[in-house]
Amino acid sequence: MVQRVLSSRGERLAESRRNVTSYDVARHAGVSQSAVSRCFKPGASVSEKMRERVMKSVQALGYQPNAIARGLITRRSNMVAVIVSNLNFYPEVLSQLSARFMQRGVHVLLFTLDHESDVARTLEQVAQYRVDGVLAAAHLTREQMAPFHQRNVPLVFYNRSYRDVPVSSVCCDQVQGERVLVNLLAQSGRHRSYALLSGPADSVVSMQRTQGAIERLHELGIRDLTRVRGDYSYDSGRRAVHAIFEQRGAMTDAIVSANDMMALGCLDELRHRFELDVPGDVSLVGFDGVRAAHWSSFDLTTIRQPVESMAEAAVTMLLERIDNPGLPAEKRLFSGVLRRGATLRH
Amino acid sequence: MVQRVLSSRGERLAESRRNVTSYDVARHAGVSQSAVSRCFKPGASVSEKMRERVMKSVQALGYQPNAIARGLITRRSNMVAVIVSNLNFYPEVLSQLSARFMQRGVHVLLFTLDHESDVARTLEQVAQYRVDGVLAAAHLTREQMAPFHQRNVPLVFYNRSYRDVPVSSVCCDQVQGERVLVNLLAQSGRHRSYALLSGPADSVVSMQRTQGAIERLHELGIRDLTRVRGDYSYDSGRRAVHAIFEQRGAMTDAIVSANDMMALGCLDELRHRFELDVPGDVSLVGFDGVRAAHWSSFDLTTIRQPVESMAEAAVTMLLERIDNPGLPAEKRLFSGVLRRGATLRH
DNA sequence: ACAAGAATTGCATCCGAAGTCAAAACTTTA
DNA sequence: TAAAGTTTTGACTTCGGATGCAATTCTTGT
Repeated sequence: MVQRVLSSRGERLAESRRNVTSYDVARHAGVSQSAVSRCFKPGASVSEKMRERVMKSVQALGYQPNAIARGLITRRSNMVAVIVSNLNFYPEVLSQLSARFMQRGVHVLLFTLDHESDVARTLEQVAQYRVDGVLAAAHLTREQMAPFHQRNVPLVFYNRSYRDVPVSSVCCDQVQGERVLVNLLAQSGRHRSYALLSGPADSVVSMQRTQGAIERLHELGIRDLTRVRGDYSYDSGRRAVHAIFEQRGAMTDAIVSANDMMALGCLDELRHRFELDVPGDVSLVGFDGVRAAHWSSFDLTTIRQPVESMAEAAVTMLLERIDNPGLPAEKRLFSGVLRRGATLRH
Repeated sequence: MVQRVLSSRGERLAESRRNVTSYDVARHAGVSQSAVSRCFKPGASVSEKMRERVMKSVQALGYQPNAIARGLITRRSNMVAVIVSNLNFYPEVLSQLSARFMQRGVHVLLFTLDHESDVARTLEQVAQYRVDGVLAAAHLTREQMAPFHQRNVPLVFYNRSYRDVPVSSVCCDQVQGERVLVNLLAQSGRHRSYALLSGPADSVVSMQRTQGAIERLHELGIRDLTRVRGDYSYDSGRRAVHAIFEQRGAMTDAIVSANDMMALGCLDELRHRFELDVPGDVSLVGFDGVRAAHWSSFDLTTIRQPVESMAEAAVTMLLERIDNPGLPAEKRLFSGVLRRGATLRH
């Protein structure tokens, strides 16, 4: 008896808790479920009278179509996976991507990778959610991309390009950017000893930037370089200065950093620890164009990546390929924009 | 005839393109679909032999369970919505939240809001995706939260607390933090004229911080304050210095900023534009404990929000409430951690 | 070796919306 | 006004996996 009451209460609760479905709306409006469904499909064949009637019931019941159910039948989740390697460096990119996807009615399933995360497991998850496309601002191996190609899930890389793999990407021209910076340093003709500060060993971007710089320096006949490695962080920039000076004494008077964060670390360490003048004693260039590079304490000379254009391009490319799976892979390369700061002697 | 051929080709194509389903695996392994399904449910009743047999077929066919379909039947999407107002201020929070959710097998559907975005439409989308819970680091009105309560979707706020609404939140104690900072300023006994730099008018956090500071200053008998308003950005911090000095000449020798970014803007403007010494001429405190505050160019005195603990708490609270919808709303308040920098005279 | 009990397995149904197709309702034309 | 054409509508099936329950197989004890 008691049990009966409880279970009936339970049922009622469950009933009231259940989300409103298109059937509920249909019953309320005295029409078929198909009719309700059609009212939510733009361009469907529905009379004005029907639409009004259904919408009245929709309002009355607070109906929200279930995107999950829709996704199942249409095989379109309207979600894309955005995979970023590390949020801390470069929040603007994610912010840009997210805003642009949202604006076009596409939802972002966010996946972050760090060194401890299990990439394979993460990609498995991406696959299981049947996202319509993947935007990766992280490094993936060929094997890791393969499943997406097999399943015809469009994949666009942000700032990672794979020379020999036909996969779409949007990149900033790292090599050209570095060449511009090196030219600028060399033009002044005043630097005796260059140091190159690279990023993590596994970063392709860092490799490209460093290679670009070395290449141009070699062309200019400068072969004697100090080379140190950081991890893209401010602190590693500070430490790098010590490493550089240990290798060369205080000879070094030009530092080319693979990104802005490390450059800022260098700058602070040079000024506050070594009490050197930048640009008086040492010239310094970075890469990225992060906000802080513009701050008056730093005023760093750097190459700004055109984040807005790049994000727009990446989003567009991905959505185009979702709508039209036949499109071939495409690599788009944007030039960075030189920002002349005050960290360069001339 | 031609048509026949085409359509059969089309079918074959569609067939090959179709994702592998549990039925395909079942057929391949010569078992029932339920058996396949059970092999993916931890703790289900499956014999070792069956599991092996199924998993062999799973491997052979490259089967990935469809999370969308699963979500439909279980009414659990295993996704939470994370709503952030603006990524640019405070990327660490999102990074922390994302990592912690992922670690627990929960997926993040990201929604970003800015001033131009249509909050109502965004929340509608959140509802349509039937997320299991919502983590909001953005301001929502009571009306905007209501649908989630009605549908029993757990909602946890990050750094927004609603005094009179029984909704869960994880916050940093803004008021207490500001009081600590003001105490510190006052202790030195050397400041004649205080300025308060608040954040955007619609930011509750800014309001709390500013109120906290004013309250304590009043208690200490300091009632004569310059008050200006910024928008949390570095640039608005720079502009604020001009506004302050316009109101008071250069009398002001203590600035309490509602966040670190603006404080850094102030600092740079004071030093480089006004050529004042901080802390010699002016003392300055911020709030947040952003990375840049630690940089040696700034070394800002501030209150660090314990982001790790707060993120952990928020994630835990949300997931607990998803598993156990009966749990009451709870507000957790973390104390900020004073970071003594070198922007305070004593 | 056999009955009773426990562990596995398969059948059938369900989740909630969308699409197909034929029936119904409405228009137009002769 | 009937026939032909057009637009709307609804019944039914589908997407892909989970689950209650009955049927089956495997254990165990005697």
